[in-house]
Amino acid sequence: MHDIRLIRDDPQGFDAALARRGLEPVAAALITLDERRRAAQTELQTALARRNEASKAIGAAKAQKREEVAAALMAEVAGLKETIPALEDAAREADTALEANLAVIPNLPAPDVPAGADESDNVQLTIWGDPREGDFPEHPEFAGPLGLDFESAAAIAGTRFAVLKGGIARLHRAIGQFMLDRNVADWGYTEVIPPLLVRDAAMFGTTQLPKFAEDSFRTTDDRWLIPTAEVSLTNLVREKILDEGELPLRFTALTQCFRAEAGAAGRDTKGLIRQHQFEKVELVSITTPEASEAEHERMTRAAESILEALGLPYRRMLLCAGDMGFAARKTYDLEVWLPGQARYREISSCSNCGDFQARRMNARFRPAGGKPELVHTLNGSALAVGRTLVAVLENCQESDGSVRIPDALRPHMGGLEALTPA
RNA sequence: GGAGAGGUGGCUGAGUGGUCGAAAGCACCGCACUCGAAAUGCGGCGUGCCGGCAACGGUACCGUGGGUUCGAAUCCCACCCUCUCCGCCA
Repeated sequence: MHDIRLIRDDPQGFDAALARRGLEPVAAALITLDERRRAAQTELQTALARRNEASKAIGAAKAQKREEVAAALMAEVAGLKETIPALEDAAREADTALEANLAVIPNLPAPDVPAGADESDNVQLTIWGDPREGDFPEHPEFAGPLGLDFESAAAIAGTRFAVLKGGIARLHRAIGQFMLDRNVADWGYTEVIPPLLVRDAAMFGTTQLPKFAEDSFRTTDDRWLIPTAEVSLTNLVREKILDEGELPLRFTALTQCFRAEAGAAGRDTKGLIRQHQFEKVELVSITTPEASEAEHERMTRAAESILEALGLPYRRMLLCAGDMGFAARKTYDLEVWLPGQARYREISSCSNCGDFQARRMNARFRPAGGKPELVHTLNGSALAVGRTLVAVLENCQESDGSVRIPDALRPHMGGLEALTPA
């Protein structure tokens, strides 16, 4: 959510920044709404003030037993009572209209975010590891005997679900545990087990609502299944005023994530890449405005360190303005090499949201001796567990059909060195 | 699911129809005292909007939305949320 005052101060700058996302100018329309809102509010307040003034005078007149004066004032207030409800309605409607319009405008890209319309304009910043070249199968083609079962899942739940059994289930679990442990031990994140079902307000806070309702699952009691732990973890600070000394807050969680994938028909229909239900280890940081850029780099390094520990080749992409998510002002994607697809695929996305989510959540901190200010929020995956499993399967498959378990995971696998087909 | 209690400023917590944007304490900020600190004293200390260069002034806001009333933090209704006890349950 944007601060209308900032838009008012610099409408051209606002529109110019939105244009980098490929959006039409909106500042003029918003300012018109805001002027309407303020005019309505002022008009209402003037009427209320007059009513209050008269009411006090009535009290005074009655105390002095001047009943005829009181009666005249009461008549005047009776007239005001007929106009005030309409003024209240107008003020509320103007307020709602401005809010509704602001709520669907995405965050502005940071100045160092490159121009561009889609992922083809993203910029590769770094690359790590040696991708294995050659003709390698994709994981659905060889992981069945290792315990990956899409047919059973389809019978039980439909498409975009998977059943993992035996060694591959254990490997999946090991990956999640490993990543969670690293985030806590090496990077100082606090482990959290958050709710997976959340309220509208939480979804609004992290911007899944109102614009992207169709991407998530709704429960029968009007909650939402979280599409990412970012929702639960970031909302941990909603409506709070933190002490500056508490910051940064760093949270990590291993959770199930649920996505409707409404607009993804036909994309990634094979394999584990795009599921309705998947596990992800999430990182969320809450910082002061001054600290968020450095925190963004640190968070991204935390995610990269996991890929490096697993020996998975990857590259860091700086997303262009047109490819960033709604709430982000700057995003790094980490893309892991998948030999089966012979290309890099997203496995982590680390975003600095600035105060965009904080304003929606009213999440603030108090600088030493100062007034409360909005915090900055950041979130990133470290990493998507299912996609990491895919990467391990495809990068570590041996010619005999077995999959070598990366050294870092072996302590979580009881020392097992490889998965072998049943 | 049943019964009850409650939602007031950063926190605790007074306040049951007008003089309440709201006592008091804590926290915080400034000043005084001090070599310095503590303690103490004095003052300040919420947010939106409008006006003003500013100082400041005005106005609204006491969970949310309705209602009663000339006038609502205070009375009534609905909703949301929290807590306690009982029941059920991993």
